[in-house]
Amino acid sequence: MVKKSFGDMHCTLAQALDVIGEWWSMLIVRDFFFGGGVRRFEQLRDGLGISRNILTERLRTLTDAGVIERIPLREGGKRCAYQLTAKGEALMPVMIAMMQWSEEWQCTPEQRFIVVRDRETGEEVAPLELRSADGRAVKMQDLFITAIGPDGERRVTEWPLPISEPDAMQSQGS
Amino acid sequence: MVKKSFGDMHCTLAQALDVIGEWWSMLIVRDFFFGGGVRRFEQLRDGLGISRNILTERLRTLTDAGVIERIPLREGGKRCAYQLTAKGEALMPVMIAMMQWSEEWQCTPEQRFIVVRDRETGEEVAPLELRSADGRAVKMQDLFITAIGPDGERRVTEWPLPISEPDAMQSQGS
DNA sequence: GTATTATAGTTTCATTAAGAGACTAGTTCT
DNA sequence: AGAACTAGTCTCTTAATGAAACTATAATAC
Repeated sequence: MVKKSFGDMHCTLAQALDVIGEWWSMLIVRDFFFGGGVRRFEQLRDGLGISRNILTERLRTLTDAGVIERIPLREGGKRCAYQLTAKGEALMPVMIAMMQWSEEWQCTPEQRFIVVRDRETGEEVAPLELRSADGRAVKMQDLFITAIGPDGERRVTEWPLPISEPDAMQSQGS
Repeated sequence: MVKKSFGDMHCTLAQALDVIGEWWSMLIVRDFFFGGGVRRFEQLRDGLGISRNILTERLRTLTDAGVIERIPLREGGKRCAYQLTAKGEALMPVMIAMMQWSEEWQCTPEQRFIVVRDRETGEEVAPLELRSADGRAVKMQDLFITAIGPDGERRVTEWPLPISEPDAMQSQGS
């Protein structure tokens, strides 16, 4: 078994998971948002209850991927802070999508720990919505998925696929 | 060490990760979307290259969490298909947020594998945008985060936190 | 009806990752 | 200088992962 990775999969989701899909990674990112984009080693450790060796490893992975960067507090010094890069800040929608899904489908309101608010109004941000290129809100039923293979792009499926005909399922490659 | 879990953390993100944060889980969900919401055991295994025992375990976790459900193909039969529930379909924005982040920040266009399109126009869905409650698009800089503790809600941080004063960082609890 | 194949797993075993806690080199404070 | 803190590393134990073999049932072929 080599290093656990989806890196060689031909899929942008797999590539994303290779960076943020490991155990602890998204919680570390959350703690950065929580701290205004800047955290230090012990701060992360205390806040998350993660063990030092795992934290070390995750910080290295995130740094290598360019999600955070190491910032020495004194030049030449060993002590440092870690700071979200633009790439790391761009994970905000991912985090919010997860939290909103969780809030809607499996958590009670009391389990909420952080809330993201608009500075201008103080209101919480709106639920993320899928939109078409021309700005209409779209639902699952308004979408279809295409797959890109060596032979170009081809439509794969529409929903909902009726489950009534088991034979029809045999023919679907993956 | 008990079963690896964030379940007892007081945080909706941790609760979400407890269900979809394990290795393979989101890729399994992707494969369901790819298959129109319906997949069978061997189909998932072949498509992902996951080993059977891990697939069995992930399907159980996802079923227990209500993300997918088991549908017998014949009544009383052992063979079944798995189908996304409404809770599972609601993961679409999470998946799209991850893919869009990956496409923008770390993948080449050639690494794309699936594309989600609007049925009406055939155009790809728009990038997810954070919006305020009254519908304005907002950026990171327009937001602040509050934390909910036993003592109610309190503002935590605004960005960007200047890194110039190391002493200022000592006072931030987490 | 019987043989064959496919399906949806389970079991076993080897390898890798995670977690707890002790330890450490360099920094900062007193 | 001495004490305390920071950001790790090291060691050891336990848990998760993966490959491959095995199994019970269901569907299909003969």
